[in-house]
Amino acid sequence: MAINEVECCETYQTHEELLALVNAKMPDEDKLYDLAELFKVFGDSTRIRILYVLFEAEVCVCDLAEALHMTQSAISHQLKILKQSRLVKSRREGKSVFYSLADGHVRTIIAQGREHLDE
Amino acid sequence: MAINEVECCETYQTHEELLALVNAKMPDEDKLYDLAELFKVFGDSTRIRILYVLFEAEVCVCDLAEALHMTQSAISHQLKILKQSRLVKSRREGKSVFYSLADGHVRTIIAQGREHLDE
DNA sequence: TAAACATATGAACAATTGCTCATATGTTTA
DNA sequence: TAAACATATGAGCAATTGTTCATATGTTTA
Repeated sequence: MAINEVECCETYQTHEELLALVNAKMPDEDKLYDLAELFKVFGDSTRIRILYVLFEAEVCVCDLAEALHMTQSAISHQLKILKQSRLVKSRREGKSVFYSLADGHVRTIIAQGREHLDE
Repeated sequence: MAINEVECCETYQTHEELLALVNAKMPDEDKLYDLAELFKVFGDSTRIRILYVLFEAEVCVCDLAEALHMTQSAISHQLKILKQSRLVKSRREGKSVFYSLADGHVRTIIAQGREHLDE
């Protein structure tokens, strides 16, 4: 009881051990925040659908809007979020802007999510 | 122009191809919704912190609350969400309830998220 | 240069979310 | 059985979020 004055249930023999472990292994506040922000991006079915389209091809904004039956504005707002998280990248070609996946983690993360749901 | 009456930018030679591909590869509405719901669970830093504690040990609610400096109620509400998504499981032992990770996908998903952020 | 096209963006609004507070439920012990 | 302890839960509130609408920015073409 040197470090922690307060105790709760009867597991207190390992309390200090647990708290030390948590302090040692827990990432920084900033890192945890960024991690949560990243997963938040995956936490919307419109953005998931956009990513699924981009799994297949590099696509411009208006084609994405058409394929997903949504307005250009809605898609554009979501693409901005995906780009800020560096999940997609863009390339201008004349009047159009083409979007594609930025890296392979997107596929892995979504694949793991599906595996979890399928088990 | 048999199937789609509306066109947008000049990439329309592949429009029908794209739309067919999207229809073929895109998971069902329900699956997409569940996937987004799952990632929403990862999209909160309190829940991420809970998961990080559970990476190290099976822990009861009051110890989680203490380790994360949060109220028992807040932790309990979040544990309910984690359990509904089958990311954690629980076991009662007397007055206490001990929580632990439900499967390995949690670690993989979070690890991939961190990899993405670190690149 | 003006019009048309493709995309981006700010404001606004409804819907969702995480926490707090009060209290209910479940378990043990005096 | 009553009191104490550990956890769960419903209501309420502030904060966040996804879409729409209007409009701005950027590019091409007549």
